[in-house]
Amino acid sequence: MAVTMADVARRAGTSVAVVSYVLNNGPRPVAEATRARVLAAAAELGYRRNRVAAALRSGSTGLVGLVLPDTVNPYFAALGRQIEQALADAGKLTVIANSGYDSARQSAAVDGFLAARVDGLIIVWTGDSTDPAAETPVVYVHNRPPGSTATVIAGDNRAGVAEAVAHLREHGHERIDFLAGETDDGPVGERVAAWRAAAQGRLLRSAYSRAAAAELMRGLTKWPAALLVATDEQAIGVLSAADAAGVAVPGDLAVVSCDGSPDSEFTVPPLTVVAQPFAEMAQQAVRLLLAEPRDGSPIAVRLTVRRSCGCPHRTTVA
Amino acid sequence: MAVTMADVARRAGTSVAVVSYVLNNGPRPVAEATRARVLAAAAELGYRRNRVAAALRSGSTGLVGLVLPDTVNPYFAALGRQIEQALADAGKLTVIANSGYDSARQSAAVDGFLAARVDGLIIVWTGDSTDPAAETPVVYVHNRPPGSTATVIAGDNRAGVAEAVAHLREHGHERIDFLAGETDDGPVGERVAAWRAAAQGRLLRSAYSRAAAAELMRGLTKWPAALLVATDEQAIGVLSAADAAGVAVPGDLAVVSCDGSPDSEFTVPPLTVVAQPFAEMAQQAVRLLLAEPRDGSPIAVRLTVRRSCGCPHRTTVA
DNA sequence: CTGAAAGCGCTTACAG
DNA sequence: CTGAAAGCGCTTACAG
Repeated sequence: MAVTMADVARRAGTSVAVVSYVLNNGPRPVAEATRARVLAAAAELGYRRNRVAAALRSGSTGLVGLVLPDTVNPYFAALGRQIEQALADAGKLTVIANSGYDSARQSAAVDGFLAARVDGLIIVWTGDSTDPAAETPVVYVHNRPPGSTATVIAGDNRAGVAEAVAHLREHGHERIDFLAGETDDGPVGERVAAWRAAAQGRLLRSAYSRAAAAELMRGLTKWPAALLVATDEQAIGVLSAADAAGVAVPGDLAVVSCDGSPDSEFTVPPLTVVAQPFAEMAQQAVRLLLAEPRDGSPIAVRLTVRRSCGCPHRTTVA
Repeated sequence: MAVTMADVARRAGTSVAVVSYVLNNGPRPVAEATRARVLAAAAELGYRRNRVAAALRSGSTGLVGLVLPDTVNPYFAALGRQIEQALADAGKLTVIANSGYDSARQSAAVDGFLAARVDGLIIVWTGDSTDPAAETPVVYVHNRPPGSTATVIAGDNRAGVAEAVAHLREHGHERIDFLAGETDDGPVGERVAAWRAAAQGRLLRSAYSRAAAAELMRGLTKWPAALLVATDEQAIGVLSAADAAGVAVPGDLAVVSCDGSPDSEFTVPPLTVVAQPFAEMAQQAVRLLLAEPRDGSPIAVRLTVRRSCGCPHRTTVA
């Protein structure tokens, strides 16, 4: 049996109430001598607070549920790590689940989290199903359920895509194709719209996987000279397919991608990207979830110029 | 206030004990008519079991803690997703933490998990600190604490590396350098030893990041003609540095890596790898943790031949 | 400043 | 087959 507060109280010659006051720094004051005895007793016994019991009584588990479509996708991997970090800084533990872009799995994950009585949910929503009307605070990142009017933590994609289009233009490209996802939901939809508004070119579609993007490119009868890709995951597939087909990047094909995950810096060639500010997105999501004051301004995205667009040297443009 | 078993019992005209028996399918039998009333009442009220209360009483939270050095590293990302999946299949929720290769952060994560009373821990151990002697089942994957004799779930690295060396030999390489981590702990140490036993060449070292590996290569006065790399994360950095330096892979530099993460299939050029069986590792780890019968045989690793070694076409060798 | 006690929502002997 | 009740280990009014 694990050591309980009762054990600590007995050893310190006081009550469990006082032990709780000491260990929680409140809500009642404790005499210094008593405090010292309690701390000593707790240390001697190797006491560790049972958060399950504390949660049942206090109503807060210290757990936050995080639902991501696919933690292997470098965009979600980067986002997930930042969120886990921000949550840990706030004293919360992160319970994670992959939805695999599947509504049923997503809903099973949310159910499990609610049964576990998480203090909140951070979700990159997937699919057509609507808001779960959870009895728990929810913050959506990147994408929210259709019809929802909740705040979505996401970068300013319109500005970023417009900048990317302008940059490819400077390289002399008149026509710029766009590789989107299979539907126009959420931020990728915004990216598509921003591209449509600024450029001429084909709209290509593939699932959000490198394999699917590579296969799509492989099947093209005519490759574009310039391509804007919705996600790094797909862009990595494009680079792979180009290499296999003997299409030189950026010589024959200029590529700009829209995530700016850590992976994008080390592709061959390095990807020019519209970089999402992962750390800031994570912090804003966590602040919003914990109802702390939060900067309400849209999150700026920035073009990071590397080699895949045709620029000779790596430089960063603010 | 959320709906409780007492609410369901009231509505069904029975006791909370019976509600519990119905919802848990035991441990006592319940008449069919009563069962139907309870189920109907639960559905009507939208009852959702409070797992916190159940955990306090039953002693099992349904939570498993997973500590990984870095979830952005493709090897750990792939492993983590498989483990989360295997745990979900077993009805467990995964609480995740990144140690960032830091002992203090690792130990803070373990403490947090123990306070949350997780049912078990799955850890890719990092650092020199020794076993935490936890009051919870622990399974180590990939690496265990120094001095520990616990089972480690890991692929058969010796055989895999020997095979990789043999393959590079067939490509005519006499000297084969090895890019290891900064120390020779765990599986990477095994990989180093297996390489030492089979090949002549320099031992290179970098931290487990693509940036560190790229920087190391950049600083080399003489590049190797053949390089075995301990991890995909580093191999991706090597490919990046080679591209930047105008070193052709596989023409000037043949590369074989040792993880076989999903990422390795889409690098430029595609990496020939000693592939770790992620799904199998995850399943064995979960089985071992939950004390289910488990195949005790070592986990086979296999050479997956792609382009970075010098082979003309992609083929898979069993 | 300190302590006895209620109660969070379950599970599970125990009694009927 | 069913129900009243104890108890998991905390937190927190309440009383002293």
